[in-house]
Amino acid sequence: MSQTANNIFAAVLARVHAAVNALVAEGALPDGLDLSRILVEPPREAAHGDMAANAAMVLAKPAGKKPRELAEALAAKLRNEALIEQAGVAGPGFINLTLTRVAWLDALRAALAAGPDYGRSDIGRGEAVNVEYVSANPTGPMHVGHGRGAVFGDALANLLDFTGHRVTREYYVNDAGAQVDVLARSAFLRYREALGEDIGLIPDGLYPGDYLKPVGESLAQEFGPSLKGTPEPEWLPVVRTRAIEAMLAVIKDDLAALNVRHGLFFSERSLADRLQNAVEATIAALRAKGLIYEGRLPPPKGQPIEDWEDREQTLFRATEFGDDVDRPLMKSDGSYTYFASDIAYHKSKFDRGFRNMIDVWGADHGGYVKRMQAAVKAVSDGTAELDIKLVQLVRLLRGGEPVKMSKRAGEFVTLREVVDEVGRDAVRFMMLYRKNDAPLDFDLAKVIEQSRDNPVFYVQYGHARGQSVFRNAREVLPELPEEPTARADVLREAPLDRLDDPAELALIKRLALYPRVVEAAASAHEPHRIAFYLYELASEFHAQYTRGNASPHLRFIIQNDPLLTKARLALVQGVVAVLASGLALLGVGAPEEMR
RNA sequence: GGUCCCGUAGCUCAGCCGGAUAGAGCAGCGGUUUCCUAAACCGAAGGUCACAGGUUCGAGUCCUGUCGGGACCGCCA
Repeated sequence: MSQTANNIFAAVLARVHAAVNALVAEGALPDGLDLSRILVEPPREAAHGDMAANAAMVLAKPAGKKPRELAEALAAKLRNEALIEQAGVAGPGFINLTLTRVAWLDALRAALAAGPDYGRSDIGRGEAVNVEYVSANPTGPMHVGHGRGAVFGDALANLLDFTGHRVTREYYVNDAGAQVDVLARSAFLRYREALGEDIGLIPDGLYPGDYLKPVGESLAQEFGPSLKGTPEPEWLPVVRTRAIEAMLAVIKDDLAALNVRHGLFFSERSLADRLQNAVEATIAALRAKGLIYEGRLPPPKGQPIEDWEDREQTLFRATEFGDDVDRPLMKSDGSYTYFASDIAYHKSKFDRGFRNMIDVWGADHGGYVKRMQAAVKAVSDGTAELDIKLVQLVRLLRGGEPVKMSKRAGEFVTLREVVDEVGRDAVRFMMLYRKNDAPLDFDLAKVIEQSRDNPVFYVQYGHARGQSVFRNAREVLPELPEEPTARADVLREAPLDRLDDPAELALIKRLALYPRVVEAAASAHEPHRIAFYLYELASEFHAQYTRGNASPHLRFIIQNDPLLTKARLALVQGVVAVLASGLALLGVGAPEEMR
């Protein structure tokens, strides 16, 4: 599918480029102008027409022309285009374009022809992108904050896939650090408990959650009392492996409940084990580039650190790449820092061919962004791009009141509890109905409310309502197929010129915006734009539906006029298809009916 | 002390790689409506885009600084 058949804005932009090239051919403009900054966008003011082009203002300086004169010359060319009804010059040199009614009706027809591919784009040009998200430590069930990152990453991956990228969805399993040893000790305690021992309170520093009890029980079943008498170095690796496995299973289950998928679970431990110690190799490679040295760091300012010892350590020259200080790679006990293995991990992404990487992190890791980006620049010699999306914290509310979570470790509301209570669709939509870097209030009472206040319901209801219209339309158009593609094919033949209500035309224009929104959301890595667009589309659709109450001649189904009905159903089909497409990008269901 | 994020209507938030007179929902105000699937619709009002400079044809958007809120701050993950 070519872009311009799919995207009327791209089609008009192509005409603007043609007009510029025509002026170049005539000698009125110099050759070699940069056209990339030319945009065709919907103007804020409807009075300015359907689209506005900034070409004259962008080209005026390099061409040595006055913007308004250039705009006039371009407008004259554009007036000859079949798509374009009017082309005027306004303000500092905008070219305001009004498209013909036929052009808009054709856009709807093209959308119906594209079916589920409407909005698909090839801006990614098949490029490989690695999206890493969730990457929660395998030490317990996921909490709500993890859920936001999970949904964000999953939707972003969907978007990139839809826009022509080759997407790998990845989860980095931190199964090598000290925290999984803590997990093992915690599980060992539960193991002793399962054998009948009274373990009392879980000591500070260990994971107290009940979710480890089943791990203890299965250890007791597998080993009986045989582990009890052995020293820690003997049982720990065994218990650790079992516990990590069990926690990963819990996490995968939580992710499945949210409909979040990954293509690859990448084990940190495998960097040391299977890849011939990739961490060492990575450090050696950086050392060869002169980016590693032994040196001292100044103590951090502000809060003094109790046990600060000024010592010489192995440092990465992060400052060479825009970080504030150089970063240590070895702990005082001689083992690698988390950062060191994270460099190796990102190098492995690079080695696997990724020049585009996206990491989705919680906002509490914000202090880590610069050094990671510095590391990616270093291992890739500046050829790879790492975008790090921070998702802000989620505040759980119920009816406006914060949900009480005990400070005592272990008592928190898990993601799973929230999903089970309000449903996967509500969780996903609400978490995407906010920019990733804005904090999110998640109200458990509100998201199950059936009202306009609740965008999840409102958008899903838009889809269900459209489906309901089709069910009711059988009386007037009994031959209309139920299967969406077949139905769209039939409706594409409808006499669309019967759509003459201004609101109907406005809806068509809204539908024509969809491919543009998809591209913008994908290239900005901002899935929330899809959610907002869907809300607006649903709102406009509901409004038109409701107008039919007071003005029966505006209803979609007109008993004695099958042709008009067919034309209006074509519009409904467009709305339903785009709602379904957008909801699918967000990973939210598009229901046939609301219950 | 430093780094990062945020500051837009009474509230919750959008604002599309800088674009024309800054938008939506809710609440409040005025009116309409009891319906093809209902949980409504129309209209008016509401703003020093935190503040001060700068960049340019043009700044809510980019840069610098200040103020306010949040997160983080050798080796933890």
